[in-house]
Amino acid sequence: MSELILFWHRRDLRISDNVGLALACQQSSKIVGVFCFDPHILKRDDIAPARVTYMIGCLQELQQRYQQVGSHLLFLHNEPCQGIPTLAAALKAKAVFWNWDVEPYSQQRDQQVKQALKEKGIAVHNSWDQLLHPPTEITTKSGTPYTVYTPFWKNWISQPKAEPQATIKDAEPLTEQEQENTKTVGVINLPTAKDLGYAWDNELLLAPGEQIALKTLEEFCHNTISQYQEQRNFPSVDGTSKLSAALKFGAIGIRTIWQATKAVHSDSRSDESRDSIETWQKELAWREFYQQAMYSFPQLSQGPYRRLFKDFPWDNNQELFQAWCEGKTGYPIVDAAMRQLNETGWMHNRCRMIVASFLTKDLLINWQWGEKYFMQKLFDGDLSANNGGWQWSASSGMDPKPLRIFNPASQAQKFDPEAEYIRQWLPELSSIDTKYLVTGKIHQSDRDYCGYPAPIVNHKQRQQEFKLRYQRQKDDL
DNA sequence: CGCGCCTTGGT
DNA sequence: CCAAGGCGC
Ligand SMILES: Cc1cc2nc3c(=O)[nH]c(=O)nc-3n(C[C@H](O)[C@H](O)[C@H](O)COP(=O)(O)OP(=O)(O)OC[C@H]3O[C@@H](n4cnc5c(N)ncnc54)[C@H](O)[C@@H]3O)c2cc1C
Repeated sequence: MSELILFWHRRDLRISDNVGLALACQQSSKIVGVFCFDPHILKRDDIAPARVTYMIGCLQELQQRYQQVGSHLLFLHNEPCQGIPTLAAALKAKAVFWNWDVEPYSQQRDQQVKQALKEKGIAVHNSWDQLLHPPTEITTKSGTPYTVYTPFWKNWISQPKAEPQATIKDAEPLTEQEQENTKTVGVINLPTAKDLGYAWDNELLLAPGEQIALKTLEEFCHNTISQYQEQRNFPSVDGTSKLSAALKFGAIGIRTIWQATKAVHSDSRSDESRDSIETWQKELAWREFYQQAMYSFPQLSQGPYRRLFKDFPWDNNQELFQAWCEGKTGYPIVDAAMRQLNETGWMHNRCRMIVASFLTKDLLINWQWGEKYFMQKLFDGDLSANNGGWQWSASSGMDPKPLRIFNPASQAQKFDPEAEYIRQWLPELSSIDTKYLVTGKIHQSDRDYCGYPAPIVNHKQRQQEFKLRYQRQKDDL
């Protein structure tokens, strides 16, 4: 009988291609998994029911996978720095293993858990798992973290990348005595999202779990990736991978994804498809770019990176914000996107940029309001990617660039020219002519008939107003 | 150091 | 044809 290792899952909800878990398996044949519902996270006011539902679904499958290999996945619902050491001690674990995360809260919490385990004389081993390159590995020539994407990408793509990790095969089960011991230290059954106060009844864009994530990857690489470069821009087209939530919760391993992209790249015949595959790889690099940024500059999570935006004179009008949230701005492309978000917990990337530009540059509302609303709705909501996307859209992010002001009508004209997306999410407008849906200039009688609001702001005026305030802030500095 | 360069656009 | 100021080398 070998000594027990407790493996703490957090955002790596799978048994395949898991760096920390594979390492634990090398050191012992007695591995037990644990997941802790952290009250600090669950009580926050930026939790999306769809996201909790996805996560619970992943945990359910993960528990089955543990059972299939003869082991167990246990659940706690208490303070990790108390719950994890207590459980480890009750199981007489020789060590607790887990994979690091980049978020400021996770790092602080992990240090506390580590300290508490140390005091109990239990060893800790940590790995980096969720990125192809750990957050401090890719640096500029002078050793500082990158703040500009393109040089980061050039460096990142030139580095060799790890192969997928071995999957846990079979593990020694807990003895009856050990199972008995877990009962007094807060082990619970897997709760439902509803139990946690986050009921979600709609379907998820991607069903939870490791198996479906792998199958989705396979189908994406087979059918879709070779046309990604053009198709990804059209929100009415199913042209992206939909793997974001799986990547957020680690239902799929990043090395597995990378291997799949390399395989399809070397099999592909045309320059066009190779370019498409590279474009998708660049998106994976964006994910890593924003995570390494969050790791190195945790202040990003607190607010604008650029000084100019620290006390920017936002209007922060509550009624306008409410209209934006509900998809009642009178700008069809914006409203369609917000309805998609509210109904499905997901929004197409093109539309995330459009609505983010609209909130900040047209409604003059602090981007952090939008950032929080997205976290309350997105099933793939992730601090690094969401904060990065919002700071980029608000022009408050790391490297100063031209103000990015999107014109909703031009965006609709380019990316939803037949108004298919608009009609899908605004069915009340389905009988309106395409050209009016695209320009947003719907006749008042038609609006009244459909119960659709007039535009709540004038894009041209508001965009000028934003530029004016931006200039004033600049002169003040 | 100075110089080339910078995800997704607008008019 | 203007984006905007500074990163990265
Ligand atoms: C304002 C705003 C907020 C965003 N919030 C989030 C968020 O909370 N969580 C999130 O995962 N993505 C976020 N994104 C990025 C992007 O919109 C989503 O990752 C993408 O739409 C998810 O769909 P997909 O998996 O089909 O993407 P694909 O196009 O198939 O991309 C593949 C993967 O690359 C990663 N990725 C793609 N684009 C980005 C990006 N710009 N930044 C970081 N990673 C990226 C994701 O993991 C994604 O699953 C945001 C973008 C914006 C503009």
